[in-house]
Amino acid sequence: MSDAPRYQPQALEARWQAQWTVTGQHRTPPGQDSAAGNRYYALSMFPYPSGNLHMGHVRNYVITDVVARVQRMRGKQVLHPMGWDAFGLPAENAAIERGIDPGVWTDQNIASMRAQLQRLGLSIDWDREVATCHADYYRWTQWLFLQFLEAGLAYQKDATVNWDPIDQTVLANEQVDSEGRSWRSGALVEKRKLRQWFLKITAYADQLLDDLPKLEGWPERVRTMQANWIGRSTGAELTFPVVDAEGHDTAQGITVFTTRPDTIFGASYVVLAPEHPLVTSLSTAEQAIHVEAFCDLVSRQSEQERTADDKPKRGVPIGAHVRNPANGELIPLWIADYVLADYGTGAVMGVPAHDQRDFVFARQYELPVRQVIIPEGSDEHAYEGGAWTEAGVLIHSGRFDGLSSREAKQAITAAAEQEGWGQARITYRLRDWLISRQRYWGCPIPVIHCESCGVVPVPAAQLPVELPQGANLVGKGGSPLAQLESWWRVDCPCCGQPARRETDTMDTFMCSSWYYLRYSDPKNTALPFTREAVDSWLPVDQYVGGIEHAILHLLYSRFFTKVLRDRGLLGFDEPFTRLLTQGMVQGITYKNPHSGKYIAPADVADPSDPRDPLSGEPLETFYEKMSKSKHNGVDPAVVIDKYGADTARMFILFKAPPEKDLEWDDADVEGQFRFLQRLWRLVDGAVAGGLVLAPRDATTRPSPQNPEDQALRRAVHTAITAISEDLDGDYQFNTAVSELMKLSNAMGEHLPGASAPVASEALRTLLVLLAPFAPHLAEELWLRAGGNADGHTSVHEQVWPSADATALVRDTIPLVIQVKGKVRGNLEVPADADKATLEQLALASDIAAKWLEGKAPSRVIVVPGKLVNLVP
RNA sequence: GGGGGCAUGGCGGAAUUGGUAGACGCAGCGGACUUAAAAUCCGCAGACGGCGACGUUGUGGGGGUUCAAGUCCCCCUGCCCCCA
Repeated sequence: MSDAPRYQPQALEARWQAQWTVTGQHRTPPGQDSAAGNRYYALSMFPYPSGNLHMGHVRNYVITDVVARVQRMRGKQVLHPMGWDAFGLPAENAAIERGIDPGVWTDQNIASMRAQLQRLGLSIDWDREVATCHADYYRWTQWLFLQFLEAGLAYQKDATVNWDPIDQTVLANEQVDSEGRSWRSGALVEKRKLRQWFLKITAYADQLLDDLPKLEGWPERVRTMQANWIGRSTGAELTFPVVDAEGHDTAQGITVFTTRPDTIFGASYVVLAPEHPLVTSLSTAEQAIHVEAFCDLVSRQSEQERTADDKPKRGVPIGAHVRNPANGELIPLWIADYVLADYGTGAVMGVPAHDQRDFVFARQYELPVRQVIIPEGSDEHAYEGGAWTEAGVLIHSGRFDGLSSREAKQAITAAAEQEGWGQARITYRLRDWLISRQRYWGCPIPVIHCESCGVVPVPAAQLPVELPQGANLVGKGGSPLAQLESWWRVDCPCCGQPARRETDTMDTFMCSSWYYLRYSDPKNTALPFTREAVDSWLPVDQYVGGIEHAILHLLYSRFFTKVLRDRGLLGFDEPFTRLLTQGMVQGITYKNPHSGKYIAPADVADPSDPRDPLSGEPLETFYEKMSKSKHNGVDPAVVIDKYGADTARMFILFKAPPEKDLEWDDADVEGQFRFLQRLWRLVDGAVAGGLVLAPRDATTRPSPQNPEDQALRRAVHTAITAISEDLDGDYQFNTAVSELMKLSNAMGEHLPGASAPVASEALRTLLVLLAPFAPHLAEELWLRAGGNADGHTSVHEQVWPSADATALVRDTIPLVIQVKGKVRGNLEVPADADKATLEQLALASDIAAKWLEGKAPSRVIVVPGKLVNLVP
């Protein structure tokens, strides 16, 4: 029984966390005296302060922490901050349900989550913490909004929104279920036109799309998702004149957007969105009642219901007709649910033969289907079942017959331009960003509405427009701010007349679209940040977060960056150079397939034969994202209490590559803890045996006679090479940890027989390589091994080692002998043997003799350093 | 329907980018230590055949290119994600 001190992470970790706070080693180096080129900005997506840290957070921040720590050891000046995405509905709901002030509730949650985070040993500079709900932050969100306003990029317009008639509030699209009911009140949501604030992100659509290929450090799929979201389509706007009852052109026309002007000769009807402004005036008296009923019906449908491929398309003719400008034909005008008012022009031409939705629609209402495109190289005029939506060759298209689709698009658009019935046009799927929210717990929009001056920005000196205390939060009756007359009644800053504050608050995505800029200069009271600070730290070198933000947050942030660049506030085009989207953390999940109920793992007696504790029925076992409702969550605090933060960190990094989903497994956590214990014993034993760390810049010369020295040095420098590679480019923390295990295994084997300088180099290297992953244990062992002897008191202030190539050199290597491509054995050969020698050695080997049966091979392939392949 | 991705032992995952498949770990089995257990240490371990040396087979399925394919190409199946 040894009386050596045991590895007890709990006390040890708390001690080092306190010590690091005292020494301030995670503080960002001051800006003035540093070269921008030597800086590194490692950033995690900041959390919503729900009050509970979950494993997804842990994974996110540990990944970023390793990146930050490695960069520091590589000599970079590192910014690694943290903050809180602190506005949002949960705080308001807590206020409604429990009468707690949202600000108090949020601050309590922040305090408790910060404490939980600090137990992970993250090298975060807490001096730069920001919270978007604090006035010293949202003051600058407001200031930036005014920049958008001044640039003409913020505007108000009437928009059709989801209105909950019971709660009297606007709902986001995702808060309305597929039946069109509010997630809160269950009421049928109405479409209402309300005056809302928008940011003109469509003005930057081209830049946001065209700059995507520059983001080489981003996952391809995120870039693809953004490109699809922006959805640029190139086509034409074509105008179909409206005709009167006698068939003569009137002054009015219907302008449609199409990506397929080559199919215009096949247009057999034109469809308007039910919300199209001309619907009412163009409807004939006979049809008016049907039109009105249909519009009413559609107003209750969600966009998804209206446009989904598998939903029936519905519509009614409005009685009027238009003339096809290409062939002069009179065709009917319809309205239909599958045409949306705010995409393109809110009107499309119906070409059933060449558009699947038009085809379905035409079949249903017996509208003519005329084929005008045939597949190239085919004279087949018939088609079966569906629309032919590919490019082809034109027929039934007058003077355009015989042209390819590509040629015809240009020719027809050109003809339209010349004859005045159309023009080339690009449209986007991306819409302008609706930022108004009729909610209390958000950043107030800093404008004042004055009857004589119109929309007046709140003067910068008067910012922030603070959220008032004492708002009546009941979740009903529209914006809480609108009910506080004492708050919104103000004098116009321009004319001094009585005026009204804007009572909407901003979408919280506004607050999170610029927080990464604020970290560069978080205490500035004169500006959101200085140009010097932001340009020296940004763009963010490595951004880490969940894939769920692949579109909105990242697109909005890119938009903000480009706008602020154009305002001269910063000097770069893209905010995030490299992006890592980490996978989910999944918990083991038990479900009773009959009752559909989820069973907590604690209630499953025998995991090898999981059964329902009540009924005894066998359970389904699988891994799913941790969530309360599935009882499959693992509380980080519990894991840290039991094993310590280092074990949790190592496990999370080792268990799966960072982008992949991670299956939480208690047995694997246990295994990781055992590894750290082994390290402890290894170092403890070595130190007890008199080993001390090599001095910082010692050069190690192994005694060539000692094979243990050579083996150990090879292991050490192999580990340096492998781990360094794993931390470059694509992050492969899982294999980096496995290399640490290999090094530890090799040290267990070779340390006893190695000479003191080599053993001591190995020990130093092990601890330095371990430091970013298990910072507390590495620091503790460093101290115990005498690492502070030369005045460098922390392992985290050590320089990342570089491999000594000479340590990797071998005298002989195992040469693989293949016969006809199959491995038949190994041959130990001199490492520097040339091709001819290798061939000779291979042919002379027993293996060759056995498999070639004395015959000479017809061909010999030699790959020096690797193998010889003998082909009979 | 369109776009993208994935498929490797009982499990999580490796594989220098075409060169010994299964590193590292978990679970498992055997042994040492122990009165016993835990912990620890040592060893075995894709599958099939063989006492064994060894042989055959093997990276979802089928074909192809190559001296050589988990890796490249074509087809199929299944799962996941995004957009409809």
